[in-house]
Amino acid sequence: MNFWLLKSEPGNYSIDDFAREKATDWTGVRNYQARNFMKEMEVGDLALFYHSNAEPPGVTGIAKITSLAKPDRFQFDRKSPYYDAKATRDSPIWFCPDIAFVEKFDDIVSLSALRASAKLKEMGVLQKGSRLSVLPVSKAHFSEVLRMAGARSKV
DNA sequence: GCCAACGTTGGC
DNA sequence: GCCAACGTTGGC
Repeated sequence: MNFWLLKSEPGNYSIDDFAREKATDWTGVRNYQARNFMKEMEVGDLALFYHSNAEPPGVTGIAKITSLAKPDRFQFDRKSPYYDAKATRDSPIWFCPDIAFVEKFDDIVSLSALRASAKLKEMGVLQKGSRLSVLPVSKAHFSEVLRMAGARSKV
């Protein structure tokens, strides 16, 4: 079992939207490295749900991976901002898994709180220049964020 | 294959 | 709104 971090701009799709919908497919990621991480995801993996471009930015909850990565439907949709003219049904370019809502934290674990933690110094999302919207997280870092959040979920 | 120009991300 | 970091594009 692996652990991940998924960024979302709450203006686009927030933890509250996710809590309401219960499940979604993680479409719209258009970065090869992020895509490759999604292809590594397995059913049952857990992910930190992170608000970027938010006030404050930080981890707001937990998601569970419920399918292997499959073709992102918007790459074929000419009207979508995520349309990719180079993608075809026979050879799709972009893939994403289904995810299910697990929990919303009572309080956000803000980016500044993450940065203040000595135990999280090496966490990928905190490294300089890390703009990837999908990142692997170690089990130790994942558990520490859950501890900081007072999460109901345990790992 | 180099690299300048350009676009995007995302914290601040 | 600024801008650093970094990915992508396309001319050569």
